[in-house]
Amino acid sequence: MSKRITSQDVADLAGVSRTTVSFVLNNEKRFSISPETAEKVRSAAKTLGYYPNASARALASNQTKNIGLIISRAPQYIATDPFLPQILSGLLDVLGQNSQGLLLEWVEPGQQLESYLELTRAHHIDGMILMTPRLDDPGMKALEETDIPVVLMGTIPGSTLHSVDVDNLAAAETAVCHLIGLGHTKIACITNAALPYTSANQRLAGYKSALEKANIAYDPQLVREADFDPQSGYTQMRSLLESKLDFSAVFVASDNVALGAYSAIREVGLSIPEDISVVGFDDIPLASYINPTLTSVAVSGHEIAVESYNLLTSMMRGEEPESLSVTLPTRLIARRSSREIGRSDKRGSETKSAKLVSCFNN
Amino acid sequence: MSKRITSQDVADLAGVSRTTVSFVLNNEKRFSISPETAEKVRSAAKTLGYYPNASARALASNQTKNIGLIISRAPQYIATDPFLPQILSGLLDVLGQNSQGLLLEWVEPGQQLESYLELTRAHHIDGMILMTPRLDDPGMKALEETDIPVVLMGTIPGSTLHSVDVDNLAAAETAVCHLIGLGHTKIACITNAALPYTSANQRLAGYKSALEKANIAYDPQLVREADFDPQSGYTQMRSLLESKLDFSAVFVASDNVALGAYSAIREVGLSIPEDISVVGFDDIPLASYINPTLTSVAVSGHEIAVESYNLLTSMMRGEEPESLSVTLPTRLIARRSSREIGRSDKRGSETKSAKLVSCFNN
DNA sequence: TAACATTACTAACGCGCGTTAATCAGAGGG
DNA sequence: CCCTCTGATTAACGCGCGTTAGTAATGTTA
Repeated sequence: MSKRITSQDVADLAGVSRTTVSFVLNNEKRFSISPETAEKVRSAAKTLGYYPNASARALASNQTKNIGLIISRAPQYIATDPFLPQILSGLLDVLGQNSQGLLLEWVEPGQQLESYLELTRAHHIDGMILMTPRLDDPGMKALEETDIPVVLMGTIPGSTLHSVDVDNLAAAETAVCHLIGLGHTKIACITNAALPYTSANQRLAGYKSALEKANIAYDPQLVREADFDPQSGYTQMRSLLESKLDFSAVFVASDNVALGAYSAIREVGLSIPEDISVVGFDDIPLASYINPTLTSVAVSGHEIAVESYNLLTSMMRGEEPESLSVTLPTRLIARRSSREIGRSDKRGSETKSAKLVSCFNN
Repeated sequence: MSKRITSQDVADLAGVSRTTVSFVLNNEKRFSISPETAEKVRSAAKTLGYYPNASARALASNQTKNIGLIISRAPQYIATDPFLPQILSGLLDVLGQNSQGLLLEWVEPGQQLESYLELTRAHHIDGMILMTPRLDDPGMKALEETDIPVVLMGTIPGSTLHSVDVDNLAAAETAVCHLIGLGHTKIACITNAALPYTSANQRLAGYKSALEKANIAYDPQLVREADFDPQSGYTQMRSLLESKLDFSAVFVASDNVALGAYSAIREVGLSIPEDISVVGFDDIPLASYINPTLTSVAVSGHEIAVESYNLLTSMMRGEEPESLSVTLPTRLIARRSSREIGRSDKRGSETKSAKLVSCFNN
């Protein structure tokens, strides 16, 4: 077990004090250091292979240089999430540029009460980003009252926490309007998650709103709640299909869930989009690779990650960000899984935009 | 800015010393504490909302309670990785049970030389797990010479580092044998990544080995290197198709890449498995949801994660694990994307196993 | 009653580093 | 020759906690 190399060792080798070492290695401009001494220190550090100890540094400076990404979801629901890597990729990208780290955590929905506070105090992070927040999360209010920098990836209506999100309601509305524009009037809906998750809630609201604007009656029987993964999408789609209810299209509020729906639809011998049009949400990379390619609402995970990071860092610097919440744009990407009702030729649906406009003007 | 609550505050409120507080909250059995005092301390901690500071604790105890997951890949290649969530899920699962944290990092291939050392010393981790190691990684040897607990998720032949992996070679061989068993003799191959990545290398070796055992000549022209994502799979498959080379099946060493291949095959008007049989690798959740369902080599990300964790923790406890490396089993899951050559009926390929045996006995 | 365990607790040091206040050498001005 | 001022460096404290060696009080035995 080789002895650990401390800044004292570097100081000894360079023939200076530990303070000087610290100043040099941290580029401390407030104190002047002669170029020669600086060089001596740097070369000593290099020959010794010195790396400052993160814990000691964090303790002394009260900064860990880490941020936490907290997922309020059990690990089993994380395993199949194709959107998560995009978020991680975006965060790792910006964090890497600033030599910061990313600490991943999850909290069990239902016992978040104390978790968050413990997380910041007891873990090695300067601030945190909360993924997939839930409306019924009691820890959320506790968080509002602390001075810990927090950014929500998502929205909690009425919360004073800063947040980054897409306009789930409007996006879902656009997606369903797209279907309506294609002539569909019997449209089912499978949510992306349980309704306490705000994104699920809002996307469902968007679905309802689109129906309302088109004067289509809302039928609760046509709505199912999925649970993040394809399996749940399969189950809920089967349930819809077996209900013998009449519908020609389905809005699935998550591409990952939509995959399961695809599979269920195929299994009963129906085809997409001839028998059922499908519109997803998230535009995960696979959306353009599955068959038929999936019409979906594009959400940029990278952008969400970067905006969250920016908001968080400005808070960590002590600034009060100008905007409480950032809303990012979405874009409906029409592909082959949705087409005009009744059509049987092979072409896609190019009349989309015109119809969409009419929907908005209704 | 409310003052931070320290163990001294708890001690004061409880009317005991800070040492006692530490003993109580850490369940220190070596020293006896009366139940009454313990209770006093605990309630004081609760009323104050005390959470021990992680950095201070880490500094004093020389344990951060975090492990690092290091990915040697640029963020852009992380974004579409459907296997990563499985690993994360598994790790978060076991880590959560032991109230440990997961620090995510990535290092740019090409400049890993110093990165690893810096990571452990300078970051807040007790040990690390390295994902997707590369043969040409100069940092690997540096790691071997340190006493930092490291576990490789993957294999570096000849390395003294502990590792967890599946037998990529044998698994790939099985996959290709499966195709050979179905009568295919012209079999193309698209790797999962560039060949310096050991998994890519070994899977390609398995492909070659299977051909050799079946006395099929190896044709380098039928091999393409992909790059983790569907896009690269698409590109390479297009390249194969446009080469006008003759082949009836393709072994794609990653399901994610295979998705791109699917798309390319469809695009030129061919169908799977009628014209081309496809076998993937990883058995990501989506494999059973795409059309046609994808024959693939099942690899349990959860199991890999758990085994890596176990190996790592035993090393962190100072034990020398009995086994240098753990090899986990894989299982070929035959689905609809592969079938006997020339068949045109709708049934799947039930004769697989018999053929497989003959392949192994050749 | 003295000698000795045993139990219950605490004083004090050190982990490695950031940072403030202080020191020191030398330059320049009177 | 003394004094001030600037530039270069350091002594020393504190971050919050784990932990060892030690003290004080209470039984326990001869």
